Amino acid sequence: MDASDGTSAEPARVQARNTKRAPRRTQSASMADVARVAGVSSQTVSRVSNGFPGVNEETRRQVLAAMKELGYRPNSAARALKRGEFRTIGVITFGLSTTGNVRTLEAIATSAAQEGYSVTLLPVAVPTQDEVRGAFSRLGELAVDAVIVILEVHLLDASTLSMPPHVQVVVADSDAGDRYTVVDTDQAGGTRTAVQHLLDLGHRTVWHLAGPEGSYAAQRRTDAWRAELLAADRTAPPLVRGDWSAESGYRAGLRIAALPDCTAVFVANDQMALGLLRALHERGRRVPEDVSVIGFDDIPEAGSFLPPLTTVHQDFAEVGRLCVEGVLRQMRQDATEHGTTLVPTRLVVRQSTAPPRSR
Amino acid sequence: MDASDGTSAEPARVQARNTKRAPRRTQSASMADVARVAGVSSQTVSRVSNGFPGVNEETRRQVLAAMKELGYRPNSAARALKRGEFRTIGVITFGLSTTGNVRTLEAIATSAAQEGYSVTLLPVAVPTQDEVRGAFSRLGELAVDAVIVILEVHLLDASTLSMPPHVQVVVADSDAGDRYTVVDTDQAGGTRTAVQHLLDLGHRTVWHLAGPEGSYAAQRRTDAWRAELLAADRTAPPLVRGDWSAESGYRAGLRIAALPDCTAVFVANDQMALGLLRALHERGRRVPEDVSVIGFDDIPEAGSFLPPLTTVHQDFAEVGRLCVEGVLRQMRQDATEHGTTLVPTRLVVRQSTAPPRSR
DNA sequence: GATATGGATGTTTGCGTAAACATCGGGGCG
DNA sequence: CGCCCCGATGTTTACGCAAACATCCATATC
Repeated sequence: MDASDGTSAEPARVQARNTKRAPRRTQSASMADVARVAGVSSQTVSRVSNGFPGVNEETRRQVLAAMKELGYRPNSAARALKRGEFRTIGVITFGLSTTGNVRTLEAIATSAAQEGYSVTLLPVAVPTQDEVRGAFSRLGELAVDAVIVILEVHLLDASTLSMPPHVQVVVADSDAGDRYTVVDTDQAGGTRTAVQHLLDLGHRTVWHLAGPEGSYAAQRRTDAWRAELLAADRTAPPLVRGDWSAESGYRAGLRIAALPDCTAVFVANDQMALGLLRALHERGRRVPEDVSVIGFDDIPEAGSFLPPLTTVHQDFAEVGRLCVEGVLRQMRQDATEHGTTLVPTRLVVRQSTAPPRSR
Repeated sequence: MDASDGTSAEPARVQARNTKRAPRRTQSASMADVARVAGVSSQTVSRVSNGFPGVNEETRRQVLAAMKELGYRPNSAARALKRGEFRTIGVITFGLSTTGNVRTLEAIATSAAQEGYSVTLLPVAVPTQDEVRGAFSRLGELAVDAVIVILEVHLLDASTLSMPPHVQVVVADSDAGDRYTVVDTDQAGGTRTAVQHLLDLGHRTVWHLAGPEGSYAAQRRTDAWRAELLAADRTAPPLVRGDWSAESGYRAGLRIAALPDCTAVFVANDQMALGLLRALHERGRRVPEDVSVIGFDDIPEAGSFLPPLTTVHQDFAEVGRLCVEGVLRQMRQDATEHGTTLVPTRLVVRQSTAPPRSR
């Protein structure tokens, strides 16, 4: 009604802007602003911004100059809305307390960045069904195109988990291979090499300090340990359990130290091995002379334990990389063929294992 | 111009939809879809979705039912576009290799979640100026309202870093207090209690195994160590440097073990202390009888070292929490009053420190 | 010289949401 | 009885971007 005075439509629009939006216009420049400064249409700005062809070199330069002058940054919300994708991967994980989770997460972030994706963290406070379900449902309104779940616990009951449609999932460290794409360390293989290493050294049998119940990784290492002993025709000693922490390893170690016929222990992770070493030391049982100890993970500190720990090296970086790769592949070819990818391990022999004392 | 045949505007619109968008319509339901099913306008759906008042209870129930039926999830991109905020905090960090960074990150994620914010990870591959600058510039087109920087290195040269306007910054572990809001552990205070503890035990002086050059935290611990010795009128022995890793602690430890008059070492972090313990053990120097060792961080494993490590406990959770709090406060009251908040430490005395042998 | 060709650029439109404004019926009050 | 007000709901519009389509002009071709 009052725009009639304008000679062209443009000034009127500017007018309207200034009238109302001035206070909020302090934000950042939009494509339209850049277009105005560069003297082109916003579409041309868009083309330059996305590196599309069909823009004259001279024009492109002008647009770039205008962008720089205004400090233009594409608005990712608008972009996401238009394109229908966020270029973001969500990672659901329970705590960042375990080395493995963190290292995997790190690799995921790095790989994702290389592919132009960013990573949004979805921490689950307590690993209960409800919490996990909560994380998944929050997910729905989150700006993510895909999700990677790093949850080793037995809580992925798919029946109760509602995944937002069209959000691809890859699971690290689980056994949901029939429903999701799973990437995991070759737990069984790693365990085999560990147990075999000890048997090869001449130990009659191998004890096992296991991880907590309810953990897939712990479960699988325990199963493989038992199977391997069985295959070698040895008797599996009773299971000793910890909760992954060094402290729990120490407590378990005090019990193990009291067993005179225990000469070799396969520990489900390096932290517990650290605690075990301490307990054995305190009780005067020498490692590796009296007892051989082998860990799992190969955390950076393992080489500095007393004595340096023989352990099974996990390639977390590769696991993370494969998770990202899997998720992206699924997104691109909407193919929902699940399956499990196993990442091989490597035995790192240091000084905590040796042949048993001949008696 | 051709919508005139419709009795009302609605059918025409539905028509248009079906014509074109059918293939892609597999996505998820929009507010309009919910509105149609519930027999209300999309605005009413919006009101329900945002928990606004002024909606009849009966209507609300119908809308909620429709939402459930269609599995409706608000589109966060559209929401962000409209509202002008993403409800997301970006975290720039160099690697997740150090315990401190990880624990801080975890606390940030948790605190942020409580405030309804999510956290996007921005890993910096190599801590070079260029890399950091790159991360910051990528940031511009990222969907974040604020940024928390966890970068202990001397790379925050503000002059070369262009922060997108209206993105608030909080820095953990730095000295940029004049330009940014900084939250950090009280490095100096922690160092003081550590050095004081050793002096109180009767040690003549305290050696220092420092972190890498270029690290703010290392720098400050070193400075405080020297200052504290000076204040107590002791001579500061030559500095020994590591790079935070256990391995570097071991190498430095071999040199320290060769110093007969060294009775007490303040190590800049627990990992290096682990390596030092190993070196001392190998060289037959007993801890704490011959040499007292004190660490910094109090990583979960510190209590399981041989011997259990006396160390300075850092409250990473609090640091993370304060970072989020600071960032949110800045966002809300656009106040740009900077300053540094120090989180106190706590000395945890275990078994790696003792009075020097009287000779 | 008329017509096709194609590169460079502009215009229109809609993504899903929510603010701003419009409408509509009924109850209170002069 | 008529007016106003208010609660409940609907309609319009713009957020910033980019796909689809439209336009324009210069050069090549017959």
